[in-house]
Amino acid sequence: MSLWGVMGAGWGIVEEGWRKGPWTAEEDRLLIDYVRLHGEGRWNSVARLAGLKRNGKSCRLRWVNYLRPDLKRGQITPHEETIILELHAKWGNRWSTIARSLPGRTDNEIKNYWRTHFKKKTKSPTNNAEKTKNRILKRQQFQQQRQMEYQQEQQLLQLNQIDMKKIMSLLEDENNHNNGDSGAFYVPHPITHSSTGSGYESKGNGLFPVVPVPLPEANVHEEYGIWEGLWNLDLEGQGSFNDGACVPRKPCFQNLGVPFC
DNA sequence: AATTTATTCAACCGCTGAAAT
DNA sequence: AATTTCAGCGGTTGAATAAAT
Repeated sequence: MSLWGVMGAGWGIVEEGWRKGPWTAEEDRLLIDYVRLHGEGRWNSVARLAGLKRNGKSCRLRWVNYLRPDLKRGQITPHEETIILELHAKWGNRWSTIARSLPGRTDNEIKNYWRTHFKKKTKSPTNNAEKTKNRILKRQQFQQQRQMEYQQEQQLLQLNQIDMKKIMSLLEDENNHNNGDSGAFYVPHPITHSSTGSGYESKGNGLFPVVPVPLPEANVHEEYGIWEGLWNLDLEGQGSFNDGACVPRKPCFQNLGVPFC
């Protein structure tokens, strides 16, 4: 049975003057026109002003979840999945709060995604949720390891700087002794890595390693380019994730008349 | 090829808190 | 201060679709 056939059999019925069920392209167009003219809000006026037989709640939901032009369509990316899991672990079922951290995603979408992908599967040890959690765990371990490496590097650098100071003071003494002689002594070359991409940055007299110290909240997004590759190593058989944009998993006939996406 | 089962997701419902009257 | 209206949230439902048998 087609969607349109269903509408006559319960969906799309008129109850107390309000239409219910799937939205038609024409209704979408009316709602879009309404928002274009009047802006978002005052949803209870929509029926009167836009000629829609939908209640305010239904109009708001349709706009927020499907018609807003800033919506991101297509599958949830592994990056978004990680964020969802992290934030759900932090905030629980506060979907709207979680959605605020995922631009273009709606609370409804996130809620549906979480329920279908993680809720039931939390019992099984070999599921996506578990895999994602493992990815997060690996990531944390990797960050800790990197932090330790950085600290060790810093310590070495400090030691080197102390040694260098000693050498320099010795050389200065020597120089003073020779009273500006031809300078036939050896002066060690400073590190000459270029600051771009070398991991070192020139600061004052020396070169200091530029190691991004993991800041839990701030750098999650920037570093994902690297992490995405790493964390997906165990996501076998999930295909490519090139569909962050407008690639619906299946055709949505209700939205055919919608000028977005 | 037909049937059953599982998954996905759009849309609804009830509830709550804030704002308006 | 009390009541009403509105907007937003989270939970749930049920139809469409995909996958398995």
